[in-house]
Amino acid sequence: MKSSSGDHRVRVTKMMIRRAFTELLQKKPIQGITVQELCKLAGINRGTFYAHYQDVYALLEQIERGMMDDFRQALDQPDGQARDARGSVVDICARIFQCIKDNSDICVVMLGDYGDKDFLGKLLSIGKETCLNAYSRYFTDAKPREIEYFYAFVSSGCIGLLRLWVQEGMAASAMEIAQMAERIMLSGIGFFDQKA
Amino acid sequence: MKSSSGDHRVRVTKMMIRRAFTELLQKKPIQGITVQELCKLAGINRGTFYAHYQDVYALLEQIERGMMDDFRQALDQPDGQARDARGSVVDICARIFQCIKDNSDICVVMLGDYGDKDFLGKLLSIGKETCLNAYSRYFTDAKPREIEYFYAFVSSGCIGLLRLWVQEGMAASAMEIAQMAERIMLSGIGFFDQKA
DNA sequence: AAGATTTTGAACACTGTGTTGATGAAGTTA
DNA sequence: TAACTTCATCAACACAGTGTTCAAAATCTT
Repeated sequence: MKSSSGDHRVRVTKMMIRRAFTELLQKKPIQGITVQELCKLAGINRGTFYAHYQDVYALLEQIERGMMDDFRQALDQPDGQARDARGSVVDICARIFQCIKDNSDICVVMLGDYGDKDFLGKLLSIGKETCLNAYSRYFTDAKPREIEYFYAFVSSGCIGLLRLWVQEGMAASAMEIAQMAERIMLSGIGFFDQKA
Repeated sequence: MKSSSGDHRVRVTKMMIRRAFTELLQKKPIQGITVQELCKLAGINRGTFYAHYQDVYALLEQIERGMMDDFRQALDQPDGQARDARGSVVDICARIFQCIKDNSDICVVMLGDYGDKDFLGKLLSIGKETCLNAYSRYFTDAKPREIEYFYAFVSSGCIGLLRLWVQEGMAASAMEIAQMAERIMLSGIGFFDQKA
């Protein structure tokens, strides 16, 4: 077998690094994290770190890439029924939000004070094509440029919603948040008129 | 007069630093910018830099703080007429967007590949109280929690819109973008139904 | 012109980087 | 089990950048 994934030692080492990294990332921004302290906290040799990563930024990138793969997998599941664009958009949102809750450990760090605030943006951009297709399928006479702007607004808006959600400890269920996002996306400020 | 603002030398020095800094920030992330190269490009002594800033991060923070003050000033102007919440929200948006266009040099860098993506978020949070007041004045029976979530969505959505706007070279006018934001905020996906 | 303030240039100790080579430990294959 | 391969460790190294200091030169203020 190849050396990449089969060796127990490598996996253990990477786990230690990852655990120490996320721990440090809760206390300080990545620019303040040195390879030295990371390795000391992880209990591994500094040279070992350099055998796997170029620097702490490459480490972060690799972690992010891993979660993105999970996302793609979640999105690739064929939507159950999705009768129209609205249904499929909400479907996609709920799936994404659930995925975030499943990976809450990383997401909390990323959305925290010292995380990569643009990380969720990268994630949601994965769903961009899927959503744009859904929109253009439904709004056949909308200009592509307007759809782009709408998606820019809405995807970014979801990130803001998610950030607040995480700040509140993810108390609400993923479905609740997805429905809140749905109502805002569908009705805008009319959101408030829907309450009885 | 105090030494802070009256001395020509200080202002020139800070201008050189700022110019060099934004120039570097177009090519690489802030973590990759050293005080050395910054000073070399600015044509000043390294010691002089440390006389004014602790490090490059403090420099960035100071630049951001300066623009935030401009923002506060722009927001403090009493709204012309603002008949209702909708009018005042749009009014606020247009004012903010104009401010961004006025400071486009910095904003382009901030929204670019290596800028502080959260910068605009900090800016818009300044308008938070103003907007929340406008909302709650209009939607007297809405729950505070829902208003918070709505604002989280909408403010973040505006950032996404602005980012796309900047990416396209700010070709459209600030008013155009503000109106686009308005329509999305008011009607959500119904945005597309408004076209004739 | 006199005095205060700022910039400069050089030096300094110091922290962290990224790499190397030898050694032992752990995994893999025959 | 034995032979082989891969990986982690440790110490050492040159190097880049940091943050500070000081005397001297330049510039501003009055």
